[in-house]
Amino acid sequence: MGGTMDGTKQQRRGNTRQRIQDVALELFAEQGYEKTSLREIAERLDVTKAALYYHFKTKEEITVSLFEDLTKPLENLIEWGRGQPGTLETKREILRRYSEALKDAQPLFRFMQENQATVRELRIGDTFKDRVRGLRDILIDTEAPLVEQVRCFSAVFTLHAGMFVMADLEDDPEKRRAAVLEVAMDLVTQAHESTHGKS
Amino acid sequence: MGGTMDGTKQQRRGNTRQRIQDVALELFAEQGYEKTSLREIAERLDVTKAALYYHFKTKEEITVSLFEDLTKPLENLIEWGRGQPGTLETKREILRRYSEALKDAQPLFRFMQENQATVRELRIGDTFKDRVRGLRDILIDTEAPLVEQVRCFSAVFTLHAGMFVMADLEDDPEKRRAAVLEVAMDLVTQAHESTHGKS
Amino acid sequence: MGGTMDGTKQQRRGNTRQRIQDVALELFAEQGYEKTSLREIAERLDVTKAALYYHFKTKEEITVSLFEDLTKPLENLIEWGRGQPGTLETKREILRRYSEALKDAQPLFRFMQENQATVRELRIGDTFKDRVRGLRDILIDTEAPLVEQVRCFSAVFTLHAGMFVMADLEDDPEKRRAAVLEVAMDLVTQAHESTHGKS
Amino acid sequence: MGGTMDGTKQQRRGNTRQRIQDVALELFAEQGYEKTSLREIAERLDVTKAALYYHFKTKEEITVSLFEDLTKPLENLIEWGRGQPGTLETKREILRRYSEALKDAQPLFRFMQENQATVRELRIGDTFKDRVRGLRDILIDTEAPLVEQVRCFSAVFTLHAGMFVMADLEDDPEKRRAAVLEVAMDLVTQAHESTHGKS
DNA sequence: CATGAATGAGCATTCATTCAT
DNA sequence: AATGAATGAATGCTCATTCAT
Repeated sequence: MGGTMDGTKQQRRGNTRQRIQDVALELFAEQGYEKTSLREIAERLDVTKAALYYHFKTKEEITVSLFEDLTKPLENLIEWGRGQPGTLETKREILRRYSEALKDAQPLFRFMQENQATVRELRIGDTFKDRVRGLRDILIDTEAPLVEQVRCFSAVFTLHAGMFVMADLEDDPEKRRAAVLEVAMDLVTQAHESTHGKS
Repeated sequence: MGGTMDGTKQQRRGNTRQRIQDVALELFAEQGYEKTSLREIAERLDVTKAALYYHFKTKEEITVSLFEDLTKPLENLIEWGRGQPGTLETKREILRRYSEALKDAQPLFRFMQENQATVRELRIGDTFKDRVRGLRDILIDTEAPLVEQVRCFSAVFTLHAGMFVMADLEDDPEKRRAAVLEVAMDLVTQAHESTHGKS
Repeated sequence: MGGTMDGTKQQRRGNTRQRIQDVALELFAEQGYEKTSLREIAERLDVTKAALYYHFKTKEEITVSLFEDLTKPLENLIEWGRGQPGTLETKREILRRYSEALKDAQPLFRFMQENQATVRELRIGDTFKDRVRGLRDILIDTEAPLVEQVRCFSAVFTLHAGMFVMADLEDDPEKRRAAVLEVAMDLVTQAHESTHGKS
Repeated sequence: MGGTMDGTKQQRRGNTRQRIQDVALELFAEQGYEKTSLREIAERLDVTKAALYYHFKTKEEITVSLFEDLTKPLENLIEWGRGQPGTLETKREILRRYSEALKDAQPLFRFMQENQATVRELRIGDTFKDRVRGLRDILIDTEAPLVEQVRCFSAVFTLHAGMFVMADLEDDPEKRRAAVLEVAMDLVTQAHESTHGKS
C-alpha cells in the first residue's frame, strides 16, 4: 500500500473495468453466479464495492457485458455460416471454427453451462438461446428424419461437453479437442449422408 | 377452522416429508437451488419454515435426500452393469435402461444439469460424479483410442441433453427419447466395433 | 442483559408489533420518514432489523399499518357526517369531533404534515387524500361562491395547524385547541350564512 | 462533438450555478429533498456530480443558497412591515404583498411545506422560523385575546395552503389567489376590529 | 408435529463526498 | 470549469437457522 513506483497501483489505472470483468468471470465460473458476491469480487481487486458500481450499473450488467464481449466471435461465425450454401463441407467448417471459438470463450461457457438456471433469468438467456438456435438452423436440416436432427444436435453438445466434462479422459486439451471435434464431425457427416446420400 | 370432514388437513398428515421433497425439487428445477428459499417452499406447502426443520436438518439435507431417493434406480443399474460381461450387447442394454431411468428422474436431472455449480459444492457432487464415473467405466474401454472414448461419453451426454434441450426438435417426448436413444446406441456401437472389430 | 425476573424481556413478548409501530411513529415524526432507518428503530427496541421484517414485510408496510390503525376514528367521523343533513349544525359538530379526533392522532398528523413529499409516494397518499376530500365534501357546498369554499377549507387547515405550528402562541394545549376550534367554527359559520342566509 | 455553432454548450456557459439551483429546486419540490440525489441533478444537467461540487461545497449548501436567493423579497417585506405603524391598513397591505411574493417563491414554498421534517435539520430551519416569526409579530398583537391571535395565524396559513392544497377548488390560480387573499384579509380584519374596535 | 418469534450474517445497491488531473 | 475514478458509510431487505412452547 502506498508504494512509489512499483506499478502495483499504476498498472491498475484505466483498466479497472476490464479487471472487474476478468475476476467476475473467473469467480462466476468457479463458484457460480449466485454464490459470488460483489464484495468478493471487489476484495479480490482490492477496491471497494462502490467502485464496481462506478463501472457497471448492476451485477447483471457485469454479466451481460461479459457475455457480449466474449460472444462476438460466435456471432460472427453464425453470420458467416448463414451466408454459405448448406453443403456438408460448410457444416464441417462450421464445426471446425466453432470448436476453435469455444477455446477462447471457455470460461464463459463453463459459467453458462454450470449456471443454466441463473442464465435463464438473466437477460442473456434469450440472446444465448437465439445464438444456439442460429447454429442449429445451419447444421440441422428441418426436413431430415428426427434421428438425424438429433445427431446434429448431439454434435454441438459433444463440442460443449468436451471442454469441461471430458477433462479426465485426456489431460492434453489440444488432443481432447481434436478427438471431440472428430466425433462431432462424424455425427454431422452421418446425418448429412443418410439424408442426402453420399455425394 | 377445526373442520371435521373437509379432509384438506387430514390428507396432509404423515406425508409432509414427502411433500417437502416434491415441492423442493419442483422449485429447484424451475428456478435454481440458490434462488429457491425455504420460505418459498414453506409457503407453497402452507406450513412454517420451522416445520421444514422438523423434517430436515438443513437445506442441503433436503437436497441430499432428494438425490438419494431418486437416484437409487441408477445405482442399481450400474450395479447390474458391473456384473455383466463387457460386450456390446451389455452396453446397449445399459443405454436402454439408462434412458428409461432418466425418464423417471427427469426433474432431478434437470436440477442437476442446470445447477452444476451448486451441486459441486454440495456433498452430492462427489457421489454423483462417482455414479457417472461408474457408468463411464462400463461403457468406456480405457484401452480404446481417445476418439472412441469420446464417442461413448458423447452417447451419455446425448441422452441427458435429449431430456431438456432438444425439446423443440420434437414435441412427443416418447418419440424424442427413441431417436435420442438410437443416436446414443449408434455412438456406442461404433466405438465398440472400431475397437474390437465387428464380432 | 440476561435479567431473571425484572420483566424487561418478559414484557416484550407478544407486543413487539405494537412496540415497533410506536417507536416508528415517534421517530418518523421526529426526524422524518427518510431519515429514520430500520436499524435505528430496531436498536431503540433492542431487537435486530430482521425482527422488524418478521412483523412487517417492508418499511412502507409499517407506515401503512400505522396510518390504518390511527386513522379509523376519522374515517368513522366522515362516515357519520355523510349520513347527516347538510345543516350548519352538522358542520359545526363535525369540526368539534374532528378537533377531538386530531388530539389522539397527533403524532401521525405531525408525521404526515412534515413528510408530505414522502407521503405522496407511499400508498397512503391517495387514501389520505380521499379522506380529506370526504371531509371537504361534507363541509363545503360546491355551489357556494369560491370565497366561501376557501373559508371552509381554511377552517380545516386551521385545525391542523393548531396542533403543531401554533405551539408558541399558547402553552396549554387544551386552551389552544379551544381557540383554534372557535376560529374554525367562525369560518364555517360565516361561509354557511353568507351562502344560505341566517336561518 | 466540438461543434462551433450549435449553441447547446455555449448557452450553458457561465450560468451553471444558476442552472443547478433551478433543477435542484424543481426536483426537491417534486420528489422531496431526501429522495433527490445529486446524481439525479447532475444527470438532468448533463454534467458530472463532481461539477456540482465545483459550485457548491455540499448538498445542504445548494439548499441554503436556494433559500437565501428566493427569500429576499419576503425579508424585505418584513423589513418594510416593521417600519410601519401597527394599523389595520398596514396589516392588510402586508397580506397583499405577501400573497404577491408567495407567487414567485412558489416552488420554494412547496419544497418547504412538503419537507418540513428535513428543513428543520438544515440550517435554514431556524432562519425560516425567524422569518415567519417576523411576519407574525407584525400581524399579531401579543396583547390580544388568544382567539384573535389564532385568527391572524390562520390568515397566514390560509395564504400558504392556497398555493398547493386548494388547487382542486378552482383551476385559475389568479382567481384562487384572490379568493384566498380575501379570506385572509377578513380574518385579520376581524381580529383587529374585535381587539381595537372598528375605527 | 408444528408454530411464533427472533437472530446473525450477508447481499445488492445508493449516496454524499473527495481528489488528482 | 469540469471530469474520471474511487471511497466509506449506510440502507432496505433476505436467508438459513434456532429454540422455547
